[in-house]
Amino acid sequence: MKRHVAELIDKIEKLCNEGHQTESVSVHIPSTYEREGPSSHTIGQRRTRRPLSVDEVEALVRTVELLGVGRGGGVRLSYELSRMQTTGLLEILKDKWNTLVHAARIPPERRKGEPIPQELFDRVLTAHTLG
DNA sequence: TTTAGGG
DNA sequence: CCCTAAA
Repeated sequence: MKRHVAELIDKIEKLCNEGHQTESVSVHIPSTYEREGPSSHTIGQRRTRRPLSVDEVEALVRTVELLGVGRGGGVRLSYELSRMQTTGLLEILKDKWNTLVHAARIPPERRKGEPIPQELFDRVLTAHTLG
């Protein structure tokens, strides 16, 4: 796992564990959307397909494990931290999580997870922004 | 406009 | 990836 990902996980864990001290979380999750790589290709007349990078998947999985999915969950956080502006990546991350869940045969009960309090989510993002 | 799921 | 009912 890349350093910045481990760094992100570590900081989020602290925040989750009531580490109220406003620690700065400054981690940039590279998004391949920022670079039209060779791995990208067009599907018919549709948009360019862009496989998620290993880092993106790792960040997605870890954040979802820690924050759950759905509103203010890991999917959203992964998205926000990737600094994307369109809804494109969010959809991709959501779909990726779904495929991972099926591939891992995760029981339905554990797919949802508890959405984190908006307060915590905001704190994580704020820390990131200020960092 | 964003969320959440099916297509 | 796309489409879209609901919120």
